[in-house]
This record gives sequence, structure tokens and C-alpha cells, in this order.
Amino acid sequence: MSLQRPTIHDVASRAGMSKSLVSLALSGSPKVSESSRRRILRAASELGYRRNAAARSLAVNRSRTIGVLVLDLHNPVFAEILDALQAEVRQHSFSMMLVSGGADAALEKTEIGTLQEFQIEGLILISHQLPAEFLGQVASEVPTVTVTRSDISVAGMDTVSNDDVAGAGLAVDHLVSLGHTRITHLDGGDNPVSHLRAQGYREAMARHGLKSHTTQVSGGLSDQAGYVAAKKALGSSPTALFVANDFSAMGAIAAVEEAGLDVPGDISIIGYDGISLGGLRSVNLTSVAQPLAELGRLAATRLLERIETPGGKAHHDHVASEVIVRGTTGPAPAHP
Amino acid sequence: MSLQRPTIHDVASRAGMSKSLVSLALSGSPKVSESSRRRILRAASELGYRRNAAARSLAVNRSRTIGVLVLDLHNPVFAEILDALQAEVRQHSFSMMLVSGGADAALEKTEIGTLQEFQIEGLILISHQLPAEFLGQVASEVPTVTVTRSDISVAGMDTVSNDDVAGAGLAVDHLVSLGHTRITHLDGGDNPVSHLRAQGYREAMARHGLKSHTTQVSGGLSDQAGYVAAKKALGSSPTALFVANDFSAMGAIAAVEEAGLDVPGDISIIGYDGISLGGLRSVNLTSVAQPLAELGRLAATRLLERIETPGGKAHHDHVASEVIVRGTTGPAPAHP
DNA sequence: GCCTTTCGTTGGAACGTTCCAACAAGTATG
DNA sequence: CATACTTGTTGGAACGTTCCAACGAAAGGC
Repeated sequence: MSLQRPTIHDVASRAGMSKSLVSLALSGSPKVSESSRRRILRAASELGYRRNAAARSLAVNRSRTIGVLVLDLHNPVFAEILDALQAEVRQHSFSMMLVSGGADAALEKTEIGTLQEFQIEGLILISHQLPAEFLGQVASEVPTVTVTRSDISVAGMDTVSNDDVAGAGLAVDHLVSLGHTRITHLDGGDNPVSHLRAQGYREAMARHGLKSHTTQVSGGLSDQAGYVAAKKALGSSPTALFVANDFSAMGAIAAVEEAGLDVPGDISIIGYDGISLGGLRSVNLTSVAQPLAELGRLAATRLLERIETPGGKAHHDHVASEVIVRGTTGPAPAHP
Repeated sequence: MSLQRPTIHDVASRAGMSKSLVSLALSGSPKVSESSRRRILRAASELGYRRNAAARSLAVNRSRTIGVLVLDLHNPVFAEILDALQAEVRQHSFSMMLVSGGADAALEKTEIGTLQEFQIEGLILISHQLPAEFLGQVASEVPTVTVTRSDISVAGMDTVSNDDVAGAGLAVDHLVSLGHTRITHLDGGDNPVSHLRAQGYREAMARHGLKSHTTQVSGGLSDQAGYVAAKKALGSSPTALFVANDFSAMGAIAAVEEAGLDVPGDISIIGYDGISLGGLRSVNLTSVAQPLAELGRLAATRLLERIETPGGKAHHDHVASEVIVRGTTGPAPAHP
């Protein structure tokens, strides 16, 4: 419980050199003689010296830290993005301050404020609830990248996301290739991402000449919402359900089975996101998988670029999703 | 992209007052006259002033920041602990730096080093892979609390965890109360927590006079491990499986159903942890639930206590788990 | 042997904040 | 009316680091 951590001065006096030389040695400067370097390094480790990031950041006017705001830590989608993000950021010897906004816009704002007090050099928003004007404000103060959402575009902010419209199209393509025509969409409710996926569904149905079978049931992004929506959808006896995300797809499976129907024998179900959970044996969910690690990596890359060379045109990257076929989709039943 | 953020001096000169008064006003001191306060606050907001946490931390020699190292962000157990933790920490106006160690001891060490450079006032380890001597070292430098593990006890470090031995006992009690006797344990492999749960299982079986039915199959903490272990366990035709955690319980369910047996008609299955996933309709897993929010809250409380009054005896808190009965456990089958 | 260059090292200023001692101006106390 | 106290305000020092200009000593060139 050493109340006072040793400083560079302590190291200097123990090594019998000046604080300046200690600073040089610690940052690996080649101008330090081999013998001094050794003495300094030894003194530092004997004292358990650790440089003070606050003082350093003050002196060099760079924090080498980026802030990351995540909508909510429970969602496994975000965990996978974060892992890749952290790896990339660390590789460039930046630190990362991670905060969760708890899906609450007011909280998100104060958390971003705190991050800014720590002099973050860049900000990554992994989904968020913020209004465009606030985003614009933030992006004008600190380089910012938004992940998983491409609907809001403000000056100086990059976005990295999967193409939800195209991804929804892939889901429909997959079902059509299995012979399905009565494909119902359980949407994810009133949020930007869900709107895009619904739009992709409608466009793909039209493209396959299935406009007359287009049926969209309003749902949500939770297990419970998927369950309720599926119950409703069963009335129009579809042979396949394309569900807005994996969690609600799991709810839909429960509803279908509860109705005495077999998945995928009677009804095929495909979700969206490709959370690793879907790969569990007892779940085994077919899904449109976003390349989550790629999203994280790319977000870090874009942000670091923007930090190195500020200003510049905003990038809007779309990465390609793909269908992962597991056990919840199969051929359309023969009888009509 | 304002390259230079405004400082307290900029605010002072715009308001026509000294920097000292600005500092006083910004920290809400009552010694500032109403009129000056208003002028200063206005100037600050016009400039978009934000205090520099690095400079502040340097001046007051307190960072009001705690570090949190989490084993891995994917595990939903940790997400729930983190949420409660963050809420509690925020309430005491501390900030939280969250890093993931990626289940890698070397990485955990460097991440803790980085946290220390940021002058964290306390450290919370949500599970970890660190050896006792390193923990002792860290705990001597910064107040530390370990969550979910109580096996390592070093001077000056608090631990907060559920009582795995007692929790395992509850699982057995539940199965026994349903009439089961041939209760097999699929353990979680070679790690401290799993050892405790296995021990609790054996003790409870003995307590119920079922020592002769005690059968422990070695497994792991993943879906896959549970699947494999369950296949093995089926050879001795148990009527109930107590599985080391929820993920591996889900694997076990898949194995049992694949063998043409019904859950819970032929075999009851109970997991451990109480992850929210288990509550999904299509999973519906009976489990020994840890009070995760309580763990997070308590860890924060202990740490803040230790920060306010350093030194003192180490606390080792155990919180009570409870069985959440869902759909995977039922009465033992009548036939032998 | 003198001047220049290189090498290794040094003190001091700066970063943005807080805190303390000191202050001027007003207000109460005798 | 002098003295003491209160109120509001101020400059300067300090926090731990980096960076720069400047240094002495050794080495090189003539």
C-alpha cells in the first residue's frame, strides 16, 4: 500500500543521474550510454517505478488513448467487435477506455463527456442512441467512428457497418433456393437497423417475383418479441420465417415448436447477426452472419487513420455478410 | 477539429477573471459570488470548455478512476456483473477503465500495467488467470478486489464470490427433492471454480446418503465439452445431470436429445450460473443462479471502502446462489 | 595545440490543473 | 474610528513528465 508511487526523480537519484536522462532512457532513446541505461533500468525496476500516464499526457499533449462507447455489454455481437477492436488498437500502442451507455441517450452523453475529459484522441461508437446534432458536435471535437450503423452521416465521422439491405437479401435468397415462397419477415421494430433489414427483405422478395407473398409482422429484437411475432405470423401459414436478429429468431423457434410444428420440417427459420450462441448444438441456428471481427478491426483502422491525418473525407465502409447454414432451415415442405 | 482544446486560462480571460476563480467556480465552491459564477459558467460553455482529467489528476494526486480487468467479454456472466459494477462506481463519481485480458495471463499482466500507469485508485479482477505471487504484488500496490474466485487469498485483497460448494449442494438438493438418486456430475475441468462445484456435489451426495451413486465425469465449461461429457455419462444411465455451468449444460441437452431421450422426461439437467440466456424460451434451462448484479455491486462497495480507508483486514464475501427452476428438470422417471 | 564536431548529460520551462497564502474591500465589533 | 473579521479574488507553487537549449568532455581534423 505504498502511498506514494515512486517518480522519475526517485529513479534518478537512486541511479545517480538526472531526471532528464532517466526520461530518455525509459523511452529508449539511442543517445543514452549503455552503462547509464543499465543503471537506470535497474533502479527503476528495484523501485517498482511506473510512469505516470497523466503527467505524460500533459507534457506531450497526447493521451494515446481512444474511447469506446458500447450500447450494452450483454449483446454478444458487441463483445466480438470489441475483441478485434482491442487487438488492433493495442497493436498501435494505444490504450482503450471502454464504457457502456446502457442503451440510454442521456447516460451515453455523460459517458462521452467523461471520455473527453480524459483527452481521448478518438472515439468509437458501437451502436448508440444519439441524435445527429450531438454526433456532429462530438465528431467536430474528436475523430469519431460509428460501428453497425450507417444511417446517420455527419461531417468528419466515419461509419463501418455491414450492408443490412444486402444481408437481408441473402437470407431471402437462401430460403428461395430451398424452394420456399411463403416467406414472412418478423421485423425488429422501430430502429434504423431493423428498417434496413425489412427494406432488404421487401426488395429481395420483389426481385424473386414473390411480391404477393411479402408479409411483414412487426416484432422486436428480443427473444420475447420474436416469440410473440411468430405466434402472430403463424396465422398466415408461412413455410419460412426471416427474423430480424438471432435472439428474436430463438423466440420464434420456441413459438413454432409450441404450435406443434417442426423446425425446419414444417417451417424454416433464419436469423441475423451470426452470434456465436447460434452455433451451440442445442440452438443450431441458420443466420446471416456479420463479419464482426472485421467490423472491429476496420473501425480501429479508420479511427487510427483519422487520428494520424485529421480532417479528410468521411469513409463509409460496408463489409459483406454471409449466410451460415445450420439446422433451422431446410427444403420447403412438398404439400402446399 | 479544434486542434487546441480551450483551457482554464482561456475561460478566465474570456470571463475577465483569474484562473483560480474559474477553478473554484467550476468545482462549485461557495466562495464564488453569484455574478462571477454566472460569467464564468457562460464563458466556459461558449468555449466548449472541458476540464483536463490528466492535469487534474496530476494536481490533486487522485485519479478518481478504477481499473477493471475482465477475463473475457463474451461470457454473459461477466456482462451482468459489469453492469452493476459500473452503476455503483458511477454513483460515487469514479470513472472506470475496462480492459479484457482475453483469458491470457501475459496479456492480463500488461493490461494491469497499463491501468496502473493511468494511476487507477483501485482494481477489480473479474475472474483472471494470474498466479498468486503476482496478485500479491499488485494488491500491495493498489487496492484490489477479485470477483467470482475465492481460491487465492493474498494480503490486502478482498474477494467477492458466490459459494460454489453450497451452490452445487443446492443443485443436488433440488434433484433429490424430485426423487432422483442416479445423479451424475459433469465437471468443468481443471480450474478452481469447477473444483469447488465438484466438491460441493460430492459432499451433497454423501449428505443425502447417495455416496454410492456419486459419479463424476470430466468435462469443461463450453457447449462442446458438455456435449462430449454427456455422451460419456449416458453409459451409466443416470436420471439426472448436474453440469458445471450453463454453457456446457446446453451441450449436454443436445447430447441427451440426440440419444433419443427426453429432457426432462428421461433425464433432468441442471446447470450453474443463471445466465440470462438460460431464460430464453427455446432454452429454458434450470440452473443454480449466482446473484450477478449483487456480486458486481458488492465488489464496487468493497473496493471503494478500501480506497477510502486503505489497509485493514481482507474481506471474503460469499453471496447466496439459488436454484431457478425452469423446464429442464422434472420428477425422476418411475421405472428403475 | 587550437577549432569544430560528436556524444552523453543536464537544468529549466512547459503542459493544465488545484490549492494555499495573501490580498483588497467591505462589514461588523468594541 | 481603529480593529477585527468576512467575503471574494488573486498570483504562484506544485504535481510528474517531456523536450529543448546548453553544457563539458572526448574525439577528430588541420
